[in-house]
Amino acid sequence: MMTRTGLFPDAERRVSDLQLREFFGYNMKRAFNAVRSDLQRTLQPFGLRMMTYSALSIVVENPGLRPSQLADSLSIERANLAAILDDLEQRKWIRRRRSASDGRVRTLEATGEGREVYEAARSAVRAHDARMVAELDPAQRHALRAALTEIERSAQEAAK
Amino acid sequence: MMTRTGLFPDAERRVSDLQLREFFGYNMKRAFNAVRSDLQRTLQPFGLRMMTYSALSIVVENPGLRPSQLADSLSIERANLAAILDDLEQRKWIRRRRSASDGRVRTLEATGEGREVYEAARSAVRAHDARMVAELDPAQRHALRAALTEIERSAQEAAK
DNA sequence: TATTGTTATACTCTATAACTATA
DNA sequence: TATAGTTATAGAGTATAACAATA
Repeated sequence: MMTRTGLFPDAERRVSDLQLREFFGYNMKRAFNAVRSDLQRTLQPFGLRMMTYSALSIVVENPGLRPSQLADSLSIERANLAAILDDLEQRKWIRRRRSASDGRVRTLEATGEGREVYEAARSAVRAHDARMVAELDPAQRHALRAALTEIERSAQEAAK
Repeated sequence: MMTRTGLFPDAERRVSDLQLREFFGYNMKRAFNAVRSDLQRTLQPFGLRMMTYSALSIVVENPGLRPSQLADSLSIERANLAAILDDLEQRKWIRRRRSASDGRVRTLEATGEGREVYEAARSAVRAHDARMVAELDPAQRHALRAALTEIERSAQEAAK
């Protein structure tokens, strides 16, 4: 039996999250979680995750770059990149080679199949992206992009 | 020795992430990660994390609500809320009580100490938030908030 | 049977320290 | 000794299935 008197302390009620909604971080977290979930569904059929897709994108666009450069570009730790590259290499979408001039260095390049998978996934990600911003007009999209870039800069500045 | 000829395939170079930067999801991820990192540093002295802070906020604001309502409000799974409530209860910042009218139901309320910790943390989070949006004018902040809300709605719509 | 809260488990992303092989 | 890449480990958030108690 469902009690719906509205008089008892644990009856159904509207839950207020006004204080949380004041904060941009909380609104960003909610929006990002929803977007991330849709992106995961989008990439899963390709065998890609958010970070393997991101890494593959930059390797395709910058053949010959080094893991340390890739980690910098993605703003992740070198240590966390290793597993991402393992994943991509096991699927034969990228290759790691030793540098001839410095034995410590590796160079990264996408395989033909890697480029094909990336292009297919990229189309799907474009469609995903269009879904996410479907309700925003061009000016709003531009303003959003600028605001996100500015916030990232402010947050990184605060970290120093 | 550092080779800096710029002529070898693995020499230093500018890394292009133009294709990734096209996508809002990637820009959101980068901005959110930077914000999350600052928020973690902000909350750590209080013994709070992003999700325990969020849960505590809503319990303080809605005394007597039930875990299922709280999970709905936070857009997380009931299963994941249990550990969050365990954390808050062990620190004696909230209490879980059994409902008199329905033995399955629990009701949640903050303790006096819980409200004090929340108010102190809330001030720190306000300062964190101000740092994050420091470079945005009021119109940009308003537009950002509206865009994030709209994106969350679009993403949840796409999940159906 | 259905619902509430919970346990258990796995996956993704992140952060840090320490190791290896080269330089 | 310093650097590039890696391994190991832990923390935080999320998703799913299954369970006990209660309705």
